[in-house]
Amino acid sequence: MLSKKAKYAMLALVHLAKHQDDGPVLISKIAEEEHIPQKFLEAILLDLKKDGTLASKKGKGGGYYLIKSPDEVNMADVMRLFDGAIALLPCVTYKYYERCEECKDEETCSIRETFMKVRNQTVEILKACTLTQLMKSEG
Amino acid sequence: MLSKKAKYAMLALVHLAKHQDDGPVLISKIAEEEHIPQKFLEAILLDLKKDGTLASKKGKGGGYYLIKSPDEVNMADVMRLFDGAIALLPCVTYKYYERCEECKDEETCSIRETFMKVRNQTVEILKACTLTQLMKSEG
DNA sequence: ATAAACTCTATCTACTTAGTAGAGTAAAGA
DNA sequence: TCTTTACTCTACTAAGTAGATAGAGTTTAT
Repeated sequence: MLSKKAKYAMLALVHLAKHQDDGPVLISKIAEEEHIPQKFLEAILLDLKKDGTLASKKGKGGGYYLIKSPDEVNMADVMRLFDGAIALLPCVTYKYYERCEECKDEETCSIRETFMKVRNQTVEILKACTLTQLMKSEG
Repeated sequence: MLSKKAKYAMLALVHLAKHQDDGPVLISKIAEEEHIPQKFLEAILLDLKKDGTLASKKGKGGGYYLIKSPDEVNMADVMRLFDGAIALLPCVTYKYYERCEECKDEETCSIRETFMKVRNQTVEILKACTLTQLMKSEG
């Protein structure tokens, strides 16, 4: 399952993408409209800032805004940022690779191939899901 | 990520499928050969028995054995049994459906469609991965 | 100066995962 | 029938994570 963090991040990003021309958006505004606990959202937006997806302005008239192009921001990256690996087995991940301790021989591991397929398909779908796409499909 | 339980279950099932003609297999034998903690494996096999996939015989000459045909047993069902829903969002699961509390309107939820696709693809791949397939690919 | 708004550190509760311990029950075979 | 083998059941525990909340600190516009 996707964590709440990742899900809230996605909703917040869509919100910010939609208001990209309105200047900085208040955390409180996003929290209210997207039904996200504000304090929790603060931490999430901070992570997205450190990641280079968002920027912020302090003080009056401040808030958060998108600094990447909406078609550069995809759900695979967001999920990796908050939930770590997308793959279902540590031995088929790209960025978070770990050998399975109980695995006799990785080359002949019976289930590995299937979970490799699952990962590839999932990443493909999530990569294609950019903020641009999300804005379109929401109308 | 797949839980250890689900992963161990899959490995144990492949083991049992391979030895289907040898009569009951000891828990201790499976535990040793597949590198699974024995006590942990006991609980797993019991779950698979309650589920109707395995049966067991007590006493001398006892052990566990497969009672379903190897091509009836697929990894989607195993994963659901041990880890619950396959989908990444509660609102796109079939068996474990739950509305997302923060969701304004499910029909226009921006990310829902993508995660529906991910689920469908994943289930398709995992359904196709039966014990028969696994035995073949392992050679 | 002061109010607005983001930033940082610390803390908390409930839940889940992975695993262990040990007593109980059933069946086979001498 | 006694003993050994082997599955079954209940309870427990340690460690980690998710999903927050509280409050003080810092920066900036006016």
